[in-house]
Amino acid sequence: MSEMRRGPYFCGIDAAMDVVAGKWKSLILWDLQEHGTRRFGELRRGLPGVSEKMLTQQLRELEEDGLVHREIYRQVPPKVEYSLTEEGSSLNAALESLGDWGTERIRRIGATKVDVGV
Amino acid sequence: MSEMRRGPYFCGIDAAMDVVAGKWKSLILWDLQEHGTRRFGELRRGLPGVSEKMLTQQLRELEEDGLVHREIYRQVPPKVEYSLTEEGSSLNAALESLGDWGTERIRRIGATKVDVGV
DNA sequence: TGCGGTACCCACCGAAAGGTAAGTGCCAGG
DNA sequence: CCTGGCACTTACCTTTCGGTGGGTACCGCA
Repeated sequence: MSEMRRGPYFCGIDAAMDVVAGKWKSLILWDLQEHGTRRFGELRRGLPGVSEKMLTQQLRELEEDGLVHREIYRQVPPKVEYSLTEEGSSLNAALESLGDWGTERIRRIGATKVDVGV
Repeated sequence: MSEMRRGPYFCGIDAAMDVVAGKWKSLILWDLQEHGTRRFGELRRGLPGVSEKMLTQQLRELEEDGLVHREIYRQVPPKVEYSLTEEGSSLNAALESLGDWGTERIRRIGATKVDVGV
């Protein structure tokens, strides 16, 4: 069930937003960029507050949209590794200036930041 | 009711997305960038499919967040003009690379585009 | 007199997004 | 034997988002 989202779109931003929208998606992309490859549990611990359901759901959608690669190791206990595809990594690059703008804004309005720890 | 959104945020992208999320916001920003200043009705006609309720709502939120300026002319019939603030215009600039990425993606996946006319 | 244009507001409703809590199968460690 | 960790799935519920259709006050035009 559920295919890759395909528009129709008004413009490029519209299409990009469609793919990034979702409470955790940009955060997942970010985490994957920083760590290269991550297991499910690592991602979960890296995104404080995310539920398992939400994390799998968002990961599935990112996978369907071709931004994230999912590698399953047939072992017991299960092991699954997530990483960015080329398209995902180029999206991340395109998000950089937006991230800078957001950081500036946080400073400007004095918003609080969630401490992610390490 | 309803104040400027203030986080807490995980990172800059998070903060930026918070402000741009909403079905019409990036489109409004785009339209305002292209035309400089627009009246309510002009915006409505420029965004095919938007309802009046949605348009006012999104404009109010953009205004609260300091991205859009609202100039009221006390006339009959009423006249209201919307334009980008400096912050709104810098956000638009930060969205450019994301827009390019989206345009590329539309091409790649062969998504259909909504014709906005002129 | 009545209609259309201006820029809205309001109540209501259905759909979609997101949260909570539980269950799954298997194994290692205490 | 019981618990915890792995990577999920499922059912259910609440909250938010967005759409529909009405009303407002005023004026100009026919």
